[in-house]
Formats: sequence, structure tokens, C-alpha cells
Amino acid sequence: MERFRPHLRRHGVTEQQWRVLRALSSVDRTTAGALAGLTVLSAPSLSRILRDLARRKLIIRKDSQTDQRSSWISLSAAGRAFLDRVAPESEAAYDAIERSVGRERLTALHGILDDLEGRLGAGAPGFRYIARRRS
Amino acid sequence: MERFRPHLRRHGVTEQQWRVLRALSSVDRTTAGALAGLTVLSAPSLSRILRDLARRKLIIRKDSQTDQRSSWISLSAAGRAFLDRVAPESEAAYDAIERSVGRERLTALHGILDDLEGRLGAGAPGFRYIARRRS
DNA sequence: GGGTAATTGTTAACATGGTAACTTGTGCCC
DNA sequence: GGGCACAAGTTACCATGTTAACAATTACCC
Repeated sequence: MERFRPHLRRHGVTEQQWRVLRALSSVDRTTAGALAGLTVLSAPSLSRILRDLARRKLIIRKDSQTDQRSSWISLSAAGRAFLDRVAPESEAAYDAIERSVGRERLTALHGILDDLEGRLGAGAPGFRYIARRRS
Repeated sequence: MERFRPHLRRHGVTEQQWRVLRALSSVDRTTAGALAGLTVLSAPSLSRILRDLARRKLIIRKDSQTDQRSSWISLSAAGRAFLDRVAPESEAAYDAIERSVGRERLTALHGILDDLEGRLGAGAPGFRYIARRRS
């Protein structure tokens, strides 16, 4: 993350906020719980982040009609514009890492870490939004 | 760390405090800078941790005679006793992980991560006190 | 030597993770 | 349908990582 943080900082988002925005970009809408799993953020952290992103109007929360405990979260137009503006830089930083390390080595590492996670029982894998390529 | 934290918590230390105490157990005395490298802690964090550990009298700080900017840090008798009391539990937790994952796989992972660190230029490797066996 | 740059530690401000307590809602079961 | 366990989020508290600013020394260099 040392490679990404400076870019993100310049744009006024933290790496976790960025992770949340990226995760939201690939779905129409979700709930906080699903988003926590997707971004691998703890519920308390995500709660704070969503509050801040909503305050900045990068995301929209709409009360669920079927379950009043949760709400639907989606990217706002401004949020999508922000993503389109910042994503290229993020991709460039990722490319630089891939060039230093080598694509095969990175793929191998992902495999090993997934395996490790399984053996230690850290929870269901699923699709993650960490330093992995958007594909 | 999920496996270690509960044990450590019961004994009233955080994982980073534990890392510092373990690192101190293998040297006669050091400076804060060297300790930061050894434990992979940031200078500000280490500064706070040393303050707390000194307050609890688990470590001793003695002003350096040759360089008045830094001081010598060493384990107190109480600190050593604490380590002897808690270390066995820590070792047991590590053994459990090693059994789940397999020693060969863990060794291989360490190698891969060291390699990665080198390629990304994260700094000099050196001996670390993370989840690695005391040997 | 004297002044400036680099080093060593510390403190402050902010964001986050972990844990636990708490509030609301839902669902279920007798 | 009343009560109770469970689920979804939020809040609070503490410890840490980052970054930046700062204090005090030390080293270097003309």
C-alpha cells in the first residue's frame, strides 16, 4: 500500500475508503454487511467510512423497505466520477508493482495466501478488493 | 495474530509490546532505533510502547554516555520473569499454527515474502520478531 | 571553529482495527 | 401473539500506523 497511499492521499481518500468505492463500482447496490465482507473491513470501520463517504456525497444510502435494520448503499454520480478520475493512477501504480515483482510471482503469492487462509480458517474467501487487479 | 492475541491479552500485553519484550530478551541492551528495526515498529509507536513498558517497570532505560540523544534499553528482572511466564503459551500457539499449515509451507512462505520485500525495496531484511520461531 | 545538515527521539493529529456494549428489528417457537 | 434468541449496525474505548512537526544532539565541511 506504500505505493498507493500517496496517490490516494492527494485525492483526499484513505486506502480503505478507496477500497469501499472500488467495491461499490462493481455492484449496483449492496448492504453494509455484504460490503464489509467484500472489502474485508471490520463492521465498525466500515460504519465510520460509510458515514464519511455519505457526508461527502460520494455514496447514497437508501433505507431498505424489507428490512429496516439495513439500508442499500450505492455509488452516487459524483462517486462514479471520482472513481473514473482516480482509477487510472491506481492502475498505473499497480502496474509498476507487477513489473517489479512479476505477474507469475504475484499470482503464485495470491494462491499461497488463499491456501493459508483456508488452513487457518479465517473465513470464506470470496472476491476481494485489496491489491488485486480489477480484471 | 488472531491466535496469539487472546493469550497475550490475558497477560495484559498487546502483540506489539510482546514483540518488543521478545526482541529485548535476545540482546543485552539496545537503542530505540535498533529496536524499531528489529521489531518492525514505527518510531512513534515504539516510543509510546517503551514509555508504557518503562512505566510498568518491565524494561529499564539508561542514558547513553556517548550520545545524549539516545538511551540504552534493556529488560528488567521483572520483564525477564514475565517473558519466562508467558513464552510457553506463545510457543504452544505457534506450534498449533505450524501443525495446521505445515512447517515446509511456512518456511516456503517466509522465503517468498522475503523475496517480495526485496523486490519492492521495503528496506533491509535483518532478523525479525514477528510470528517467526525463536529458533 | 562555526554554521548548517543530518540523526535520534518524541509528540500531535488523524484514520483504522479489535473488542465489547448497545439499539433496533426480525424471526421463530411454544 | 407474546416472548426471546438472533441479526444488522452503530457507538465507545483503547492501541497502533502514518505523517508531519519539533527538540536536542551530533557530524560534517568550508
